[in-house]
Amino acid sequence: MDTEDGNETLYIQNLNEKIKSQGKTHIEMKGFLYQLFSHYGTVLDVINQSQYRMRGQAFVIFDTKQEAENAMRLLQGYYFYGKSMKLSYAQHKSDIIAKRDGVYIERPSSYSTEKRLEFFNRLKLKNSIKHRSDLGTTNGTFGSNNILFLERLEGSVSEAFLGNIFGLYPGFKEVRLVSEKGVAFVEYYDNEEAAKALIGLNGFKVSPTCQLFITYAKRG
DNA sequence: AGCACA
Repeated sequence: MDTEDGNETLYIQNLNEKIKSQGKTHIEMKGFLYQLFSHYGTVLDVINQSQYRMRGQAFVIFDTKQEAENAMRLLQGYYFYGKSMKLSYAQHKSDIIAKRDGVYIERPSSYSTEKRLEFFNRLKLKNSIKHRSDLGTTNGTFGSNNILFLERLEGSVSEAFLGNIFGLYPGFKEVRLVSEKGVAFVEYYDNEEAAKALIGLNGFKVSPTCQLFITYAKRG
C-alpha cells in the first residue's frame, strides 16, 4: 500500500538455500547477491535471513527506484547457483530508505499481535494525515476547546494506544481514559491543535468494529 | 509458498 510506483528494494525468491560451502549459506548468499546486484547500481544493503519463513528469499536495497527497476529487468529469471531468481518489488519501503526519506516509524521490537495492530494503525493514520493535509484542514476558526471528548470506545482500546494515535498530532498533552464508561479525554496545548486532531481522527477505525467518535469536551 | 529490517 505504500508503494504504487516501484520500490528501491527488490524482493527475491527461489534462491538456492544450500550452497555447498563451509559457512552459513545465508551469510554467504548475502555477499553473492551484493556482488551480483552491484553491477546495476548502488546497493545499500542485502537482507537475507535464515529463519524458515525467509528461506530462499532476500531483499536487495538499492539507492534509487531506477536502479532497482533496471536490475529487475535485467536479472529477472537469472540463473544463480542452479536456480532462476524470481524478482519483484518489495511490498514496503525498507527501513534504511524510510529513514533516509524521513518517513520511518519506529518498529516495535516484540511482535505481539497488539503491537502489530498498533503499528499497522499508525501506518494507516500516517496515510490519512497525508491525504487530509491537502484539504486545507483548519484555520483556527473552530478551536472551541483544547480538550476532545471520545465516546463509544471498546474495552480493548487502551490509553496507551490512544496516546500513540493522538500523539501524532502536534500539541498533544495527554489522554485520560475512563474505561468503565468507554469514554476518554484527549487534551492538547491549544484549541487549534485539538481541532486538527478532531478533524483528522474523527471516524478513524481503531479496530474492525470500533471507530472514533469525537466531539469537544464540555467546558467545565 | 513464504515480505525483513535491532
